[in-house]
Amino acid sequence: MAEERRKFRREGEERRRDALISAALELIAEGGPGVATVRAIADRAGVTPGLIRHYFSSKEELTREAYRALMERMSSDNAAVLDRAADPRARLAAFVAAALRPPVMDAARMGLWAGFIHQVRRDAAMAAVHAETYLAYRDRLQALIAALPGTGDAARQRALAIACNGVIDGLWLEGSALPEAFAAGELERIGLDAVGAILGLDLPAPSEQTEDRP
Amino acid sequence: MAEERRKFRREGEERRRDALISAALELIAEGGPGVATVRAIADRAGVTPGLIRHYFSSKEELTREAYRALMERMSSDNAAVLDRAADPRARLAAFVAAALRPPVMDAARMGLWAGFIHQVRRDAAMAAVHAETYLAYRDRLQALIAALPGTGDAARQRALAIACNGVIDGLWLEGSALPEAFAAGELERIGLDAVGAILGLDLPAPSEQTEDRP
DNA sequence: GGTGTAATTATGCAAGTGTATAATTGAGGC
DNA sequence: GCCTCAATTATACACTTGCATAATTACACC
Repeated sequence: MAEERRKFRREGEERRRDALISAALELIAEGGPGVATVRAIADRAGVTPGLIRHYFSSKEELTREAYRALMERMSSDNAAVLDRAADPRARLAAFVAAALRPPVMDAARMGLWAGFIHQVRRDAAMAAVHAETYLAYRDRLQALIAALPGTGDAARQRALAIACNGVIDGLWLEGSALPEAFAAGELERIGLDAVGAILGLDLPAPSEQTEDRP
Repeated sequence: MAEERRKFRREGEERRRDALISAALELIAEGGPGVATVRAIADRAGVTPGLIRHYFSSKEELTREAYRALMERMSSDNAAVLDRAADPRARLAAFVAAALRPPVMDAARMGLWAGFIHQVRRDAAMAAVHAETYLAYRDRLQALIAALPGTGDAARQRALAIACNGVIDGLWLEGSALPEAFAAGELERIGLDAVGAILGLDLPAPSEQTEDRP
């Protein structure tokens, strides 16, 4: 008997696009851009490779959209963290802590970031998204700092925001790249202390509640 | 007339291996692992692709050796920075500043780092080199901190070293990824101030002398 | 100056890449 | 139930990749 043609279900455009984007992000996170081939992506999304070119004009465009989706998701997750506290110090502490625990501090998230870097450097559209996202993150941090007493003028607040952002990013990097080198919660504590030292105040450890999506 | 066979010069094994390794590192830095094909590497090194398999058992092994060479070079460059000052505070300041100016803080260096990450995650040998290099760097930083007055016991010094390492790595990352977002020397000043705040002391700005190799 | 031999190049190949195009088939409207 | 048409699959193609192997050639040694 001849191998029969594969069965399939028709889906809405948005669902299929989302599935393909998610599949691409998963693969890049796990193995880098090299393993995110059209065949692997289609396989992970449960379709055949031809469908990619039905919903995206090229694989490159799929990647570009995946990056954009990733940045948007990270931004909104990050903004949501701030809603969980009212006191300025507690809000800042939640902001710092969220970056230093899963799912943000995570090997896969870092793999995603690293996997995109070179493409971001060649593609002007992706570079713009990158700069925009980064600066928005830092602006949010700067606003948190400005809400604290005794943080000086705007120029000083900018410098403080850059420094705190550095602490957050650096510890995120270390914890994501070498998780076994740190005890559970260690980097979170260190990050809160360091940011506190830079700003000249004590930051309370936020609750254990972790960032998650519905 | 038929195209004649390419002329060549015989070279010592070490020179050829070095040339191939350098070529691989350049290409990975510029465009990521995807552009570092055997043909591109051989071209950059001024030889033909077959030679790679004459000096390395596979392209993967060339990449592995390239990573090892990179890590060794970074370690020795880093250690050399410390010889330029005697006073503990000046030594620490030099350590921090060196990481936050070229050629360490540089888009190509970051591209190199990002380009290797996924391969480091799959390859146990590369992962070991990575962990070893990172911990050596941090131990060096911790030793610098321990030489300062009032930095507590070993556990506290460890936490301080992790925090300072975070500042350095994070600012390095931001400056390398988005150089146009910062003024010249800005991150260096911010880094020195932040490390100083974490350690509770003032760090003098080191001389403008930059790290370079002969 | 020949001669051996190891370094280097040239050629070929199977597997994998993204993409174009044609062939099918699921599902809603009548 | 049938028809229509877009969603989906299947197939094919040109190109690139890493690697194996055979053919050359530079250069040390006598």
